Amino acid sequence: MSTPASSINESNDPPFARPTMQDVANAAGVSLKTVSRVVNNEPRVDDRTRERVHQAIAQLGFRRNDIARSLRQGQASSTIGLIIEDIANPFYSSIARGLERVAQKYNYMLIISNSEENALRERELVNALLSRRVEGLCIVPAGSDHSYLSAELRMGTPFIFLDRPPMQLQTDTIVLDNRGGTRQAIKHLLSYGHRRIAVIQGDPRVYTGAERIAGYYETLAEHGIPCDETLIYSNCDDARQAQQATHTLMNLPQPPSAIFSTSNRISIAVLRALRSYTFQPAFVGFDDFDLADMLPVPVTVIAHDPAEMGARAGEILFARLAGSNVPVQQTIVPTQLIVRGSGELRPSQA
Amino acid sequence: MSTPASSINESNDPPFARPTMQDVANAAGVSLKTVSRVVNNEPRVDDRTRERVHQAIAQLGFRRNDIARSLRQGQASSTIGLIIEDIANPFYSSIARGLERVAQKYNYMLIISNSEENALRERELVNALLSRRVEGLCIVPAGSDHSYLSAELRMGTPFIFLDRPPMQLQTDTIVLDNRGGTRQAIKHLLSYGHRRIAVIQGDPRVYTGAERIAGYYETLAEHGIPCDETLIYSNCDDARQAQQATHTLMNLPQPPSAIFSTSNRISIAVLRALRSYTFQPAFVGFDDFDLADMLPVPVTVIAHDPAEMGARAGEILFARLAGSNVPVQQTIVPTQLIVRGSGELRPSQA
DNA sequence: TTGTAGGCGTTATCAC
DNA sequence: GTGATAACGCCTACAA
Repeated sequence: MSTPASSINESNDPPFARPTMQDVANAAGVSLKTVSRVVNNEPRVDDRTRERVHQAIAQLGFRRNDIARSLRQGQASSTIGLIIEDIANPFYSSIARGLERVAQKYNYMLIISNSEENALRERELVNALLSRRVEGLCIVPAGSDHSYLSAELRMGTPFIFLDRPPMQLQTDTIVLDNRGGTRQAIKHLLSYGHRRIAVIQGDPRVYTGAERIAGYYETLAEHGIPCDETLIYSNCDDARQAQQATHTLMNLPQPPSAIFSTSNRISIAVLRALRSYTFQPAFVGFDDFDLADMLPVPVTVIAHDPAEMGARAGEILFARLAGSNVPVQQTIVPTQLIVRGSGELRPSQA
Repeated sequence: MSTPASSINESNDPPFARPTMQDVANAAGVSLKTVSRVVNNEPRVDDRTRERVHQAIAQLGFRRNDIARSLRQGQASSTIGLIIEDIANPFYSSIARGLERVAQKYNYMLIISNSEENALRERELVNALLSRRVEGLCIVPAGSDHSYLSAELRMGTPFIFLDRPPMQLQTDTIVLDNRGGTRQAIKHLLSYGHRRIAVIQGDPRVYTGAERIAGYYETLAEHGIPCDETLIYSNCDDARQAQQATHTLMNLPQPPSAIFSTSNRISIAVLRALRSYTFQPAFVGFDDFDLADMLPVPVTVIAHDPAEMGARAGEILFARLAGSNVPVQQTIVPTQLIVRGSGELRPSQA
C-alpha cells in the first residue's frame, strides 16, 4: 500500500518502504541538502538541526544509498573484485584473506567469484564485476587470452594477475617462484643420492605447471642426469589419476627412488596411494598443506605464502588506484623448502 | 584532457573516458533510448539499427553501468552478502562456496566479508553491505544482539543466520545438530567402555559451544556417569591453550581414557600434543578435517557438510527474495559419526 | 547555517 | 521502430 502505483498489492510486499533523504528531510522539517550534510558529517550544521535530523534518521531507519552516492560521485564504488578458481581450495581462500585484509585497510569491500577454471565463466564474471563498477580486479586467470581487457585497462581500471600471468595483455602480475621452488626440491632429492626421480604433475600447459616441469628438466640437465620420461605423469590433478600414476610407478620393474608432486592436492593423493607399499620412496611436494608434519612420515614440501600473495596484489592495486604510474611490474614470491622427513629418505639400492 | 573541467590534469588520468549510452547513441546516430533497447535485448528494434549500435558499442568499449541501472530499477542490485569470521578457515570457505553456487544459479554476485569474530566489525560490515543495497544477507554472527536489524527486516531485506541463531531477532536460521553430534560422540566412547572422558572446548558461552557441552553433560547424566569437572577445559580455541590443556590432562594422576574435542582446530592441536605420549587415549573430535584418515591413528570425528549449510541458506534467501512468506524457519543440519580408529581405542585399565 | 538547481547513467512512460 | 522527458537517490556548485 505504501508503494504508490506498484502492481496489485501482493500480501508479501514490505510494510515499510525504504526512506530516502527526502523523507528524512520532510520528517525533520529541513531540506534534503541539510540531511545530506548531517549524514556525511559535514561541518556547518547547527547542532540543534543536526540533532533533529539524527532523530528523524533513527526513527525512519534511514540508511544512505551508496549506489546512488557512487553514481553521483563518479566511479567511487569502493569495491574491488577477486576472481579465483574455487574459494574452498585453501590456496585461494588464503589469497582472498590476504587481499581482504588490505581492502579492509582502505575501507573497500571485496567481491569474490569462482571461475571454476572455466575461461568463459571467467570472462562473464569479469564483465559482471566491471559492470558493477568495481574499481579494480585481481584475477587468477583460467582463460588464455586477456586482450579483451585492454580497453578497460586503458580506461584506468587496474588489473592484477595472480599466480599466472595474463596472455596478450600487459599488466601487473604476482607469481610464485615456480621454477626456483622446483629446482630446490629436485636438488634436495639429488643431494640425498636420488637419480630416478618421478614427477606426478597436473597440466603441463598451464603456466605454473610448465614452469615447474621446466625446473625439473633444467635441474636434471645441470647435474648431467639423463631424464627418463617413463617417470613423468601428467594431468593428475584429479585424485584418482594421481593415485593411479603412483601405483603404476611403484609397480615398474625399477621403481623411482623418489617422487616429486607439483601440487598439494596431488601430494595428498600420492601419499594416500603410497600407504599400501612397504618400500617408501622419498617424497617432496610443491605447496605446503595442513598436517603435513603429522603424517606417519612427515612431509617435506616447497612452501610459500598465499596470503602474502593476496596482500601484495592488494597493495599494488591500491597504489594504482591512488594514481601510481610506475611501469607494469612482475612480482615473484619466493618459495621455501621445509624439511620434515619424507624428502630425506635415501635410495635403498644406492 | 578528455575530462572537461576536472582538476589540473595530472599525467596519470585515463586517456580514454568511460563511454555512456549517450556516447554510443551519438556514435551510432540514434537516441539514447535506442541504445538502451539494444543493450537490454528489447524486441522492437530494426536489425540494421541494432547492428549499428552494436558496432558503436564495440568500438567505444561501452559497458552498461549496473550502478545506474539498479538505482533506476529500485533495489535490484543482484548482489547478496555473506559475513563470516574468516574465509581462510575451511569451515567458512566451504559455506561460502555452497552459497556462491546458489547465488550463481540465480545470477547474483556474492560479497564476502570477514568479521574476525568482532561484534562491532560485524555490525559495521552489515551496515556497509546494506548501504550498498545487497538484497539479502547471510550472517555467521559474532555479536550478541541483532535487534538493530529489525527495522531492515521489516523493510523486506531477508537475513539468514548460519551456524548460530540471532539474538533478539526472529529470522531464518541454519545450525548444525551440535547437541546431537556431541551425544553421538560421547555415546560412542561410552560404548567402548570409557568412563573418564575429558573435553577440550572453546568458549562455552558461544551458542555452538554451549550446545556441545550440554550434549556432553546430558549424555553422561543419562548413563548415570558422574561428571568430573577436572576433565573439562574451556577457552582452548587457541592452539597453545589446547595443547597446554592436553598436557595437563595427560599428567593427571589418573588421566582420562578418552578425549573429546569440540572443533577441528582444537582437535589438531590436541593430536599434536598427544604425539609425545606413548599411552594414547581414545579421541573423537567435532568437525571433520582433511587428512584425518591419514594420521598414524586415523581420527574418528563428528562430520557435517558446511557447503550444504551455505547452499541451504542460499535457497532460503532466494525463496524470501522471491516473496516467500512462510514462517521463520530453523533448519538443523545433521551430523555424522565417522569411525576411523582413534575413537575405538579401549581404556587400558578397564 | 541552510536551501535550490542540476546532473551522475540508466530505465519507464508515453508520444511520434 | 524510435525518441523526448522524467524519474531513481544522492552529491556538487552555487546562491541566499
